[in-house]
Amino acid sequence: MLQIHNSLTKQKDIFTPIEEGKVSLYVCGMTVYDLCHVGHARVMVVFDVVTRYLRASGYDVTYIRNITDIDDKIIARANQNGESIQSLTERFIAEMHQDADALGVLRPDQEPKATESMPDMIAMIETLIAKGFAYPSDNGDVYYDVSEFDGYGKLSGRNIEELRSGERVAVNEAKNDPLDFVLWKAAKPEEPAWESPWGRGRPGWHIECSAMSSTCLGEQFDIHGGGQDLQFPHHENEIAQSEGAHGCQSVNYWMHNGFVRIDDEKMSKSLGNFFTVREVLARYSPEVVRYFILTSHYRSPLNYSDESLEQAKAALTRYYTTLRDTEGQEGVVWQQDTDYGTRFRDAMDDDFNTALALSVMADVRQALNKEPAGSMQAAYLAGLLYSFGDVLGLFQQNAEDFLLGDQQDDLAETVEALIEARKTAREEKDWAKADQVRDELTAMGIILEDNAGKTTWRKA
RNA sequence: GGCUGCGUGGCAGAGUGGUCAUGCAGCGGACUGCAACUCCGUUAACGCCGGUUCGAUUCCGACCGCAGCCUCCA
Repeated sequence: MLQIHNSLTKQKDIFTPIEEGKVSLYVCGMTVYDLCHVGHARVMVVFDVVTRYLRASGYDVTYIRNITDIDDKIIARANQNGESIQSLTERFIAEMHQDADALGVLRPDQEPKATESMPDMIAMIETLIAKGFAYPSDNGDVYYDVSEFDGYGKLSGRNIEELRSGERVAVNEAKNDPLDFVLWKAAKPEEPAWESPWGRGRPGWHIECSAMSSTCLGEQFDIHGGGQDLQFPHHENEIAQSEGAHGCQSVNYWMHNGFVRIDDEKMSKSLGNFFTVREVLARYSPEVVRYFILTSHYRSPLNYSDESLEQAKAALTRYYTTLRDTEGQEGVVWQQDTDYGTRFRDAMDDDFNTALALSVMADVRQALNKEPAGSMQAAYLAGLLYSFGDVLGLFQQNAEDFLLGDQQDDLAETVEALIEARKTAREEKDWAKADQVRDELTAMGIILEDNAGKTTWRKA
């Protein structure tokens, strides 16, 4: 039975979908003004695995991940670059897709954009004003009146008084209360703007997600995900908006993933201590990055370091080394395996404990290595590994391709020729020559493996 | 300052009131011409101080340390 740690209740809750057999999932996506970094990769991979696992568990999942394509940073960046907002956002949406695809992240069912959801947002703001949760101000902005919403603070575990005492923002004269947040911003002359009942302007960030999630999934849906940093104020505000407008609980399960850190400090754009997905993929193959992300529980912090990536690479290499030698049996489904399959399910059912699930996979690998090559059981276990891999997004590539890496032109030919030369030397028992050839290959970053009279190679 | 959460072996990282995590690395052995791969064996941990308990790394409390949020942020 699946249990999910719910940020709203601050405990693991048994997952019961609104509609039997179906799951509606909404995740806050990227603001597209720059390349994705490893922190973004974590969100994408984590919720990709959540989606894959829910589907593997028999649920019909509708997965929505929005795109914020209008916002202060986007406007600033476009101006800075001297390019149009649309050109900037289209460019970075394409880059984001490239990164996501590279990481094996399946596309969400829908990726609604803020700029294409204006009527929904405006309608929602009108409803909020009509119900007394929001007020237009003299300067053309519209604000949410936090004091009108009783549950404000229930997600982030704060109350309004605490928030006031911790207030660090300069008071904005247009607001009735410093805690009130903007739903609609009046446009400055040079800024892009949309027509609204309150004049030309653009939406605040928080209203986007409330409008897009309810448009795509309805007034109530099952799971809402995002990074921990969005819990307050973004998700708190989303609750205030959605529940204020609809008068019912909007989300049943809130999931927040932990941060990626560098040297025990949060990786973020504002701190400038980030690696882009592009940079990391230049050094490590995508599944190594996925494996690294899945080695820790999604709610724990994940410290990024070369050593961790190297460890992930070493671990994944062992799997692929095993899989290279064994053809997986077709049609093996882990759900039908009463030993490893059950343990895997138990791990994943426990709030998506991927670290524990990986240890089950390690046991399968070891069992497989003990089986005689070519045996039925070996083929079965290999098939089982592939089946687990489909849930975690691992073993999606050919073992040979993973182990040999990206081929440079005629590298393979050169290597094969040297292996042949070494083979000859070995047959002549000219060990010095054989070792010299191997050293040469080692210097090229090639590791040899002599197995069953056959020599295979891989990249270091 | 307020609110969350965390502190596990050399590293990464699960988990549990009393008996096994797992991976990387290390050590010993098998295999190998030697290696690599693989297998077998093996070392080693639960921040500190109290309390509850027959027994606590696991529960409770204090303390120390760290991180996140309170402002844009995945």
